[in-house]
Amino acid sequence: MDSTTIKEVAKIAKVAVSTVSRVINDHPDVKAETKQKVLKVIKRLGYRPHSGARQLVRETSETICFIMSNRDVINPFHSRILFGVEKYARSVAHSVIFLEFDYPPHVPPDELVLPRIIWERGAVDGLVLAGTNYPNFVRAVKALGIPFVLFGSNVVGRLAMNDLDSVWLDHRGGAQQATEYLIKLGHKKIWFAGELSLPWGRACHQGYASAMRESGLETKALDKQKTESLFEFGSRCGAEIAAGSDTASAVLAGDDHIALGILAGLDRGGRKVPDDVSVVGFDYIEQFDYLPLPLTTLRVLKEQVGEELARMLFERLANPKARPMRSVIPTELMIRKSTAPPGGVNSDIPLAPGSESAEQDPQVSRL
Amino acid sequence: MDSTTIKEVAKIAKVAVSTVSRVINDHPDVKAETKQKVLKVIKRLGYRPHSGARQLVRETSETICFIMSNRDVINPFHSRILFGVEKYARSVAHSVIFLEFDYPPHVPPDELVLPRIIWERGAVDGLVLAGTNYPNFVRAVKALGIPFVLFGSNVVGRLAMNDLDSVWLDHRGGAQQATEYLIKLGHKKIWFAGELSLPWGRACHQGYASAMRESGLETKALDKQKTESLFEFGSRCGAEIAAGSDTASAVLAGDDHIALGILAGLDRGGRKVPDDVSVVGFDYIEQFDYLPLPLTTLRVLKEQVGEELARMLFERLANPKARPMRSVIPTELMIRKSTAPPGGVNSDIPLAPGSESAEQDPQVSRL
DNA sequence: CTGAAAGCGCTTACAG
DNA sequence: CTGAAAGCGCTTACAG
Repeated sequence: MDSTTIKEVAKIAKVAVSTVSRVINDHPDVKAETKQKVLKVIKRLGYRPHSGARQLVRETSETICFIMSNRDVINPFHSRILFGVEKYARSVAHSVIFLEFDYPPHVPPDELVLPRIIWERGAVDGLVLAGTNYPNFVRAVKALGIPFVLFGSNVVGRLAMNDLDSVWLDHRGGAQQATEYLIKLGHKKIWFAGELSLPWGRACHQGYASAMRESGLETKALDKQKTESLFEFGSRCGAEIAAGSDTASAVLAGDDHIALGILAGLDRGGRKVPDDVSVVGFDYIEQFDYLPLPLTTLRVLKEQVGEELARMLFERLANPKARPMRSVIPTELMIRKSTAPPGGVNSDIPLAPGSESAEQDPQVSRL
Repeated sequence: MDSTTIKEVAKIAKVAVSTVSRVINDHPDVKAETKQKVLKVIKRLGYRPHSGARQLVRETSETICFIMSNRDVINPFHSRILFGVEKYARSVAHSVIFLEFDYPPHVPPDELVLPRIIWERGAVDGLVLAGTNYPNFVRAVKALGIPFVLFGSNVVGRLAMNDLDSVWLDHRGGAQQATEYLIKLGHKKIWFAGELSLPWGRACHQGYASAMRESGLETKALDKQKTESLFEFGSRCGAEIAAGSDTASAVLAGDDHIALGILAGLDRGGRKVPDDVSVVGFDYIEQFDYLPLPLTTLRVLKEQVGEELARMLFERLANPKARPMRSVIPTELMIRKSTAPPGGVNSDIPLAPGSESAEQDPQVSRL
């Protein structure tokens, strides 16, 4: 029905197919008159060039693929990253294929069955690997020879990152900044509650520990079990803090959901926030604005992560031989109502640096 | 580097290209021995067939496109629909291109500049139109002749739906069920708070009004202004209810965010929920589980909407001549803590029908 | 079961 | 500025 080809357009317009091709590709060397004539026929016939034929003959599909690996739960976090990728891709006239891909971590790279769309040649120009990834898949993609950029913060397992393009969230820096802020408020007994078996949990802990060490303070970390939910873990932490005598006056949580659990546990234990205990979350979640007590938290600019992933991929495509790149997206300390000096005095502590900053530029480095 | 073609494989394996083609397409008429020989060469050379060449010569790209139109805010709602679409597409070995597309409502269809990926022929086999759409774009897509399915609930403006494939959320039925539940609890003064200028707001209101009418009760609707946020609107409603003397004992909100605002407004006005006023939301939002008072609300199965959109599209692709289809996805009444009989007595009111049901089948009809 | 050849719908040197 | 021709990498009748 609508399968008009360039040949038919050429015949009806009484020109050669090459002329029609020049017209649809906006080639400058076409007489204005001829161009108008051809355009009219194209419009009349409803001609649309065939995508596959173009891909075959050009070197590009003008499409990239966003792979969300091993998404085990509905994850607004990663969909925001996707939106950022799509936004950037659109700005450079590319399309994004969205693919979920689940795979076991322990299958050797050459035994992984890759999705058709990335296995076939020419369907996509490059890949963004997001979601939770393991080394085997990253190696399999590498073996394919297709350009890709990796969201590094969510890679579980040992993988050499120095020869890869990657974008990271600054969990470490964020946690450090938050801890320094708590210290500046006057807190000494500051605990960390997070998932130390996961890389981003460890990164948070490192930032926390580093800030504590610099101030000569003792660290204490509460570790999440695999079996409990973030909220349950938080509640447990809150209960523990509420019960103890020589207990924390402030906690840094590795996630907003943990922080909410802590609030609940403290509340059940009869402790007030922020008067008795200060709580800081991680990864500002807009929906939690409706909570009675707005959390002090580290805001994560998810769309910026996506845009940076895409930007880096296109830079790689433009420059295949360049050295590997690494980019770190800063977090933003949002000081709200769940933190106060020990004792809950409402003194005029100045905001920590960066807390009022707008979107910051990522820190990009050549490796 | 990795641009091995079928020709090279054929030459090295000492067979014809047609034989290689049969092997990679799992054609049955290949001697096992030959197949093994070819497979070995393919593996050794890292041969991957070219996607564009296949598209050109086959009739399908095995790709569909999910278009999210005019998304003005970060919208977890529509990303969940996308996930459902991708899930179904993957189950039938197709890829999904994710495209955001913003357009003005008043440009005539033939003047809209369509995204390259849907304008080119053969790049995608069909389209899912989600997000907020206006008639002009739907008509432009129709003129393209490419099969598509429309998320009908979010279409703003007058558009004949009878000759289109569409999937709908049962706003009307859900609102009716929720209202009937409130009536059964014993409420008489039940108000509705929603956005009547939008089609889904009107649909909710219709269901509400219909249930009220059947019980001979008077309706009262509070309408959201364009300028206020959902939460602000809700707060205003809550304040109005708290202030009045001849006031509502229950409210049905057209959205969970409105319901939260109502809670806040009532609280500020000194009214207790559910003792003084019952509140029902719409579109269960998981994150709100952490609120002190879990909302009674209508759960919307967003991924199911997506899966149904995709299912319908593939049905259309398999059967281009079939009559237009329409499918309605039911909502699910979740009874929690924000509703009670008037006066707040904790009597043993039975659950409303459907409140405990698992995922229901959509209601599909041929038009 | 296998091969030689035509053809899918474009773009791109190459002539003129 | 325009046209004729080659070629991109596959698949698919058609022969054998």
